[in-house]
Amino acid sequence: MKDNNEMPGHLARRFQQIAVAVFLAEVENAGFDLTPVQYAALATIKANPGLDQVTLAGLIAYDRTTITGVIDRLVQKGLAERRASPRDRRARELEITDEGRRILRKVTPAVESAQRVMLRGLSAREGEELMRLLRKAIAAGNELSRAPLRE
Amino acid sequence: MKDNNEMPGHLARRFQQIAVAVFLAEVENAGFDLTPVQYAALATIKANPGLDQVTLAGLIAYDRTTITGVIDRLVQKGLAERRASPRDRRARELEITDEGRRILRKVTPAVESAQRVMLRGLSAREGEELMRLLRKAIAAGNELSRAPLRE
DNA sequence: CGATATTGCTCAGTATGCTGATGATCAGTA
DNA sequence: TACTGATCATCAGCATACTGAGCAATATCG
Repeated sequence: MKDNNEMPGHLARRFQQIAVAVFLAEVENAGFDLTPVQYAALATIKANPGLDQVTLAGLIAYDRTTITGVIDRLVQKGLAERRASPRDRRARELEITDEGRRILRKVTPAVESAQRVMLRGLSAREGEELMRLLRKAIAAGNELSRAPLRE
Repeated sequence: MKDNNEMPGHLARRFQQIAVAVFLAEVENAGFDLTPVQYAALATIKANPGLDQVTLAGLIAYDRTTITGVIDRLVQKGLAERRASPRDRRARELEITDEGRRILRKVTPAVESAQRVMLRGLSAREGEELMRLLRKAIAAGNELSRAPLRE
């Protein structure tokens, strides 16, 4: 068997593991309680008011069944609302609440700080290159997961 | 808010998401039912017979509480054994079974194939560079997660 | 128009991952 | 040796993630 350090799968998991830990630490340090998914969902709802859950899932590349629970928790925290769509009675329209907007605004600096911390071992140039390569690999593999990105 | 494509955290999650999907698809395609964690644990047990669970967790950078469940499932599948350590009665010594050895040998080509597929959008050179940058970022962030790598 | 396919959402079930706690045991020291 | 702190494993609880199935509603096509 190859060394773990030669396995992109292992490196991917490890980097993601650190990224999540850094995110949670920075956000908690700023006094908030919001997971990476919850942040991504909330920011996307704010940018696309009234969107339905499937569209939201596609925009951030999450599985639709995962989104159900994430929205549950955002609603429970009073950060988002879920209401029946008047146009399509199957769909739920999502809206951010005022409280959601407030939290989002206040937590964003911590989120951006987290993005820097997770790259702290790299020069600015290397960080850019890492992101470029990740974007390229992701674009090629987009359809390989059950939750591809949908623009 | 920044674009998701500028957020290393988002890119990390997405790449990992694809990597897991590719792993599971390749392994299932080869006729096996083994998750990434289970594979990593089994391979590490084989390479370090008699190791305890904390050491195993450290070698592959998994949380010790996660490993408990992973070993449960490996044992249930008959691929590994957990027995009390004669030297330290707190610890459990882990061993791979003959069946585990057989599965590991047969599934390894699929695992290696998966590593290639998840980099299929990149040239060989870019793949190497991506791994190098991931290793560097990971090394710098090793202590930031609850489950750091321990050699 | 009506049968059929598709879509939006949810649910049950399984497997990671994490936090924090507990019990049993071990190691180091006063 | 008795005490204290550390260590190994597990557990309860929570939050992703995914598979596959089901329900309700919409879209499509003959």
